[in-house]
Amino acid sequence: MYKVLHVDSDASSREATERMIDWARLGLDIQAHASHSAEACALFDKQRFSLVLINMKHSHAEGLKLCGQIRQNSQVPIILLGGSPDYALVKQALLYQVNDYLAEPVKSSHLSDSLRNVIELLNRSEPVASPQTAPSQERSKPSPVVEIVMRYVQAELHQNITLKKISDALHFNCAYLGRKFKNEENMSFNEYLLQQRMEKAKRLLEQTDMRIYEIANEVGYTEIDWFYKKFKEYTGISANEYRKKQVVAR
DNA sequence: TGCTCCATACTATTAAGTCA
DNA sequence: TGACTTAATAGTATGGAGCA
Repeated sequence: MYKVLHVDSDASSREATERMIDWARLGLDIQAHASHSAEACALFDKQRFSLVLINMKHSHAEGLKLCGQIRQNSQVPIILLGGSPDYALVKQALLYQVNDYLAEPVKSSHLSDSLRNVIELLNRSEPVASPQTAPSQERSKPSPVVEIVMRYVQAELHQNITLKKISDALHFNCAYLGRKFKNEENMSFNEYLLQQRMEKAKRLLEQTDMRIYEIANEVGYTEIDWFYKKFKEYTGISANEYRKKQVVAR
């Protein structure tokens, strides 16, 4: 069980968030609550947490301030909830290396996806019995700007994301940012975006009963036709066939 | 090394259609 | 009605060349 610290100044919204998810089923345990950053910091000093969940709905500044305080001496995963889609806020959150930024309204599907990503990360960072990673296979850490791009993609997957929008917001040349991304990640920005979208679509097909057009929407496709085409290109089978195969396999 | 410009290749979007 | 295909077009990303 991974221990979670949940920070939210409003008790009713805290309860609502906690009702959204079957935490135990995900392997998470909400160990402590805090209603403001000072209380959260005090708890953080006393106890070790695997994940910090911060609802910044009532004060964006307070939420970001707490991220900064945590980052001074810890790399614990942080998920921010209830922010606005304002790019300046997202950018600041990403600079604090938050693991996810879920803008209002927070849907349970978004939160559970986000939690699954963090759990995957935590599982990977757990000590393994026989570490086999050869030094030549180790990937160097991406530069801050590439990391911002990747985190933005993960956080805003359901939106219409383009490299142009991101590069404009970061005041980088689009061509330069695209090349820098490819140099560091060994895949183009579009390949990365497609990979993230398709993996999420596969998860939703496997784990939910959502209609295909709803899933297409959820992973950022406004046109279902285009989603069909890309999904088949990526997996080799149509979305429907993929779901049927998963049901048979279960 | 970090960045921009520009031509072109590629991708996303849209519309129109078929099939079950 | 939902799932899926195809083709045309507009917009975007990429890569070569070059500048500071």
